[in-house]
Amino acid sequence: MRFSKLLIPTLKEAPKDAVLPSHIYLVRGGFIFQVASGIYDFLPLGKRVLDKVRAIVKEELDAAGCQEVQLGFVTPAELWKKSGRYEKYGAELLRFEDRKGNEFVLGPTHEEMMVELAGQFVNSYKQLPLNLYQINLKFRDEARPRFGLMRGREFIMKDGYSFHADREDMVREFELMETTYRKIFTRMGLDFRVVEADSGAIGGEGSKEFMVLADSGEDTIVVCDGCDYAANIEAARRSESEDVPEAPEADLTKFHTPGVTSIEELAHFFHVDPYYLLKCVAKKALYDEGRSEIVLFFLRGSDELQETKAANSVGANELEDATEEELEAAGLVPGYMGPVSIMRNEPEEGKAPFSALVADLGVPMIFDNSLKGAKQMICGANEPDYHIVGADLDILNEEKFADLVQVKEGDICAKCGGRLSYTKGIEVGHIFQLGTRYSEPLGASFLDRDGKSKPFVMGTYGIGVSRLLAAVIEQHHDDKGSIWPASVAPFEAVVVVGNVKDEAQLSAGEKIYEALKAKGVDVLLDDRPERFGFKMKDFELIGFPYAVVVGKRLSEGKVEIVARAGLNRTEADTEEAAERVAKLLG
RNA sequence: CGGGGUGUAGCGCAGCCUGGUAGCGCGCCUCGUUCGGGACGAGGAGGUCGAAGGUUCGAAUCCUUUCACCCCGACCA
Repeated sequence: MRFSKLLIPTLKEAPKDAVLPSHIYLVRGGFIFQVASGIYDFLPLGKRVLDKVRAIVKEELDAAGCQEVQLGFVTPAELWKKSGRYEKYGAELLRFEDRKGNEFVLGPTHEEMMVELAGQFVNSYKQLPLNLYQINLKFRDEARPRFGLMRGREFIMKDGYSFHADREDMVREFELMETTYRKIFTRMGLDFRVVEADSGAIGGEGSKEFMVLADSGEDTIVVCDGCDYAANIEAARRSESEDVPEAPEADLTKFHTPGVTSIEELAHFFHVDPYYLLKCVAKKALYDEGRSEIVLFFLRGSDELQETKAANSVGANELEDATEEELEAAGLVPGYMGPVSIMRNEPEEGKAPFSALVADLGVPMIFDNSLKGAKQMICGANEPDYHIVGADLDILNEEKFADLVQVKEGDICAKCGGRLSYTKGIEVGHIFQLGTRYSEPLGASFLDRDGKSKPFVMGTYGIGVSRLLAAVIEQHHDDKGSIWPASVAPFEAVVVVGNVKDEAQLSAGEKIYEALKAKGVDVLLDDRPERFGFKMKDFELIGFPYAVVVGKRLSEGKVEIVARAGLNRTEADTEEAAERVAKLLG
């Protein structure tokens, strides 16, 4: 291709609303153009990169035995009503009617459609397993699209769904997909981590995310410095620390603590490490059909609540902060809520004056695992200005315990004992063990060996294809522009003719260009009547892996080969330039 | 959805406070000079000032409403 004929509208100035390098360089480099919030046109260069990313995804998936299909982007609302997600999916689901008044949605994901498809044509265990995927548009009416291709409303996703006769086979496929995804992202030159993830409302037992490490990532991930453990903060686990602070010593009793409501104030008031304070986080849990209830989550004062874990522990769709009014309406005392009430004992020799009971607050109480058998805790007394000290929580045996804590930096790795720390990641892939979550309600089943009808056991696997363009640049750029890995570069090399009016330069450039093409290199000829510096700036901005510069030393039979990464330049004889570049590209 | 900000030429911006013929830089078109790091000169094209309503002799400018876009947060199978 010739640069002079291609629509590559590079810009000198950054668009004012772009903040991330990937967004800035995709726009400045003439890859994409914003049409509306979260909706972008792909210009020729952007389309080329997109196609290369798609090709890699397709190649690896096909090699793993998956089959590509393409489902309708516009999907009947009826299917969504059948799965129960029509209402549940919320405002992100774009709904509309056709001229006859039939209801449709723009597909934000395609579980329903794909299950329907499999249910239609797969009747026997002999047809299993089956892994179908598509690389297709998705539309989610995001509350806040941002960062260019990073979080669009319209975007391209590869979504795959596998169907199995039993759980074992599904887990086998899940692992196959993990290795396949690793290959895909490695080929794109990405530095990524596979992290344990929250399975969330989609359900299932296993879920892993593929995170491209980048400061601009929207997800916080927890990594271990001692082993390969990595998890999304929403799912990260830790080991209980062994060096616990010294425990206070107090007999069980009620204590006057006027106006002391925060953990910080309490720690100061009692001169006690927050580890021995019982933190109560009150939330309003929201369920299907608008149902909601107040739930109290208890954890150590030294810990923070992880909301996703908390929501999962009660099966809620989401949690909201409970207001003081709502707490009072539920008969609770904000600032002084505790799971324990105390009772005065009959005076008796050798017996403590009080004993503890589980308080009956009339709302669900969930306890973090670290509170199992906790001793000498200080907690709210469920009346204004009083706390209970010296509470031993072994009376809570019958209560519900769950993992509620948000792992902190410096916590101990549950796998190897190393130290955990935070890093940021961009989610480019997510694989789930789905089970029968969709096949059951949608009535998608097959006849098993024993002649009985069973719902498919499913897995689902996603890759954010258009988001990958942004992720690659986030990891591969400098202050001049993008630096594309050859595997996804819009062109693998550009031949820059220093001065097209110099016929010798132009014809030498064309010769090298033809030679590169003959060697199978995806090459662009920059034959624009621009000055040298202008063209070099564009090369750096767009970020082709290599440039062959035909210029002033042509008379001595020399051209330059410039590597975009590092901008190192080497001289080459005109005749051997193509060969050298082809070799560099492998 | 809460908080903040911005809408003036393809892009980046000034003008608005204090109402009076819509400007600058880049880009674009023509000609000439230049030609290894985003050249220079001359000439030119291009704008319902986001939209609607109001105040006024007169509105980019003041008032009201509305829409769009961006940032922080909430949210994000």
